[in-house]
Amino acid sequence: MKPRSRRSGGRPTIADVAKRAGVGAITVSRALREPERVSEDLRRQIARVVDELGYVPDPNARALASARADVIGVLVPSLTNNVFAEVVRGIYDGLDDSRLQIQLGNTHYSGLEEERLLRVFLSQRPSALVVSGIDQTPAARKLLEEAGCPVVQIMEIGPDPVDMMIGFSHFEGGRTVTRHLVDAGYRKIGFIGARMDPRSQRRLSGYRAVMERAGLFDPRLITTTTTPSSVSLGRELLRDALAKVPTLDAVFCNNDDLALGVLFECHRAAIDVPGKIGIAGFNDLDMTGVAFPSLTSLRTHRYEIGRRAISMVRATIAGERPEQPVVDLGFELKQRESTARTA
Amino acid sequence: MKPRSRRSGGRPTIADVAKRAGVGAITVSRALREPERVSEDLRRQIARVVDELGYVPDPNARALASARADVIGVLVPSLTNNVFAEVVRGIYDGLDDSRLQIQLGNTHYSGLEEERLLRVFLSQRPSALVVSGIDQTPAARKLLEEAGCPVVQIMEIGPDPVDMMIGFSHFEGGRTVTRHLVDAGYRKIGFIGARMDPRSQRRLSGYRAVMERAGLFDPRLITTTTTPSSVSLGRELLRDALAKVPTLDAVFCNNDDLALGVLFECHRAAIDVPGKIGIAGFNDLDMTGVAFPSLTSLRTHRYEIGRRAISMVRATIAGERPEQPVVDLGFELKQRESTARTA
DNA sequence: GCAAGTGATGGTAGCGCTACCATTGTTTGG
DNA sequence: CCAAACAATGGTAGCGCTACCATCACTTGC
Repeated sequence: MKPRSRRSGGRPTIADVAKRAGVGAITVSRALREPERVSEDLRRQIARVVDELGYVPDPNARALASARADVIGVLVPSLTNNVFAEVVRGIYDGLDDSRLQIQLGNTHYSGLEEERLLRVFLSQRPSALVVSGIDQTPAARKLLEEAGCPVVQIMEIGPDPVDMMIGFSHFEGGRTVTRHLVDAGYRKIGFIGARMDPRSQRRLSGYRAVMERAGLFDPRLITTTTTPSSVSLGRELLRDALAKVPTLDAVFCNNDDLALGVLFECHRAAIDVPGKIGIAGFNDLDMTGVAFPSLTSLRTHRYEIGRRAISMVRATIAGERPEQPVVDLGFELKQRESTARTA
Repeated sequence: MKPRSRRSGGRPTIADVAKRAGVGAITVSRALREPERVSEDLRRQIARVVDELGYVPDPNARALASARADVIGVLVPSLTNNVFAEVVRGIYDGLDDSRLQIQLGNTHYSGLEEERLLRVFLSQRPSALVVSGIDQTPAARKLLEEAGCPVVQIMEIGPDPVDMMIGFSHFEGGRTVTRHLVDAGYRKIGFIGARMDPRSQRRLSGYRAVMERAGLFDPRLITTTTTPSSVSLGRELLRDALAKVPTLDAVFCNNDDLALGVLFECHRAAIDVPGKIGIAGFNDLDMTGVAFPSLTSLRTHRYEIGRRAISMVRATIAGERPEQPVVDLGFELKQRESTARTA
């Protein structure tokens, strides 16, 4: 760790490059940002000097001068949740070699924390903002509307986008899984949910809509908690559910971690799956297909959501307003052994 | 999305606050950064005006003027790997309400990508750098040594820290798990590994050291691939391993995802666990304790690593050089049903 | 043949903040 | 009582870059 003088520690500046290349500083700046506006000759010349000197532009100076940082603020509710981890991976992959940077914030499923982080991010004048879900606080929504940059709401779609949106309907997802269970012949279909953030709530609504329509609804079939989701919690919730309704014959798990916990508990208690109890998960993580018996789940396109959110942002920044500001990526039901009743 | 003029879009600046509070700009700056150097009176006065105006300092201007951004660059090899997701969570939690920001980079297990990201990060003059592992390329190592800021290498410890280090010995981890399997009475103990990054390699070395010492080593017991790890891969690798050595009686899985895949494959092939085959994992994710049979694993303190890495950085920035520049957080063997042979 | 346009380049003036030094009043030690 | 130290505050001069406007050579169209 060696000290650094105020004067940039000897790092070359744009002026150094300009002098050495025998051009004005502004031409160097342009050659780097809008090469097509600089003649072939100078461009090559400048590129050579940049290489020789190892010049790297200072992003802070750039941001200060242009009142715009090459940063995309991204807010997700969790980093350990595998689903969001994949969204974030898609986001990073979507950058390619653009000079954009990601500023990641973890809201911990709190609207107020989202609001706070939004203010922090906005102080940097980001090039774009990506937020999760559609349930921002009114203040957060106002901040987004006045952000002065493209905004993408991800993971979910709804009627009233701030700007752009990409995701799918959790209500429809919940309906699809539940309908599958009903069609498979299950009747006492429980719902098991952890965290119960707004998206989980809408899956539950989908479940309820189908169950009521089929005349199968019973509030005692629903077992939820606001505790964060985990595999071990799945086990506990199944126990609770069975204690309430011993005749339970299927469970729709709010996510695959819970489903895995339920599956293990069934093994442990020697409950036959899918004969005695059917199990369906949500998201379709890698393990669902490998589990024994393999787990039915609803595949969601989370990596794609991240990736395309960044595409939309980049298109907007480049001035091409995307034709579709709201993109529904849908989902795909993966029927597997855990709901294949041999009845 | 409304346009923004060059002049800050009307956002209040430090000069606005200074004028309104009837003090010099520099005093406002100090009141915000080193409150103890400003008198009680003025401090309160300034705080009031800051509130009234909704003043938020511009981090870019601050970084430019002070040649130091309040940013910690963090480089991890993967974001979807649950282990690193927890490290990252620990890192974010370690920030508390310091004004530091995290700049996250994903190296995808590539030394060259790490080098590239390091250069990008350094162009911002970060307050600190956190990198994963101890196997930087020579060029990356040089960049770290000349970074002019605190550097923490995480997840692993080794003999030659760039600056600070926090983690544990993967070699010892590998030894501990293998010794446990030998002690439990297993003899044909296979090693199953995916990705095989340097840390996995050292776990394998630990395995090999114990096996050779016990006179049990056989290269055919080792089944690895450079493919990224996943649950489904665990299943495939177990099949491969059994094809090579049908008498295999235990497997040490490089991580818990693989162990879960192995467990499911055993279920599917009706192989008794732990009677016919013992299974041990690595990292001790939440599901290991819930699995049926529950999985033996080696608990690693990854959240703690992230959290304490940031503590060390903050202490260093505050001028208190931590007494211990290299911290070994160790690990903890969790013996469970999957290796409890009833011989 | 000339006004108007176009393309390439450069000079100037900041962006909003803090490092550095200067200034003022107040305390301290001998 | 006075030099020296200190504590609190402020002025000035940038940090490295780009927006804005100007300049200059060349077209181009009529």
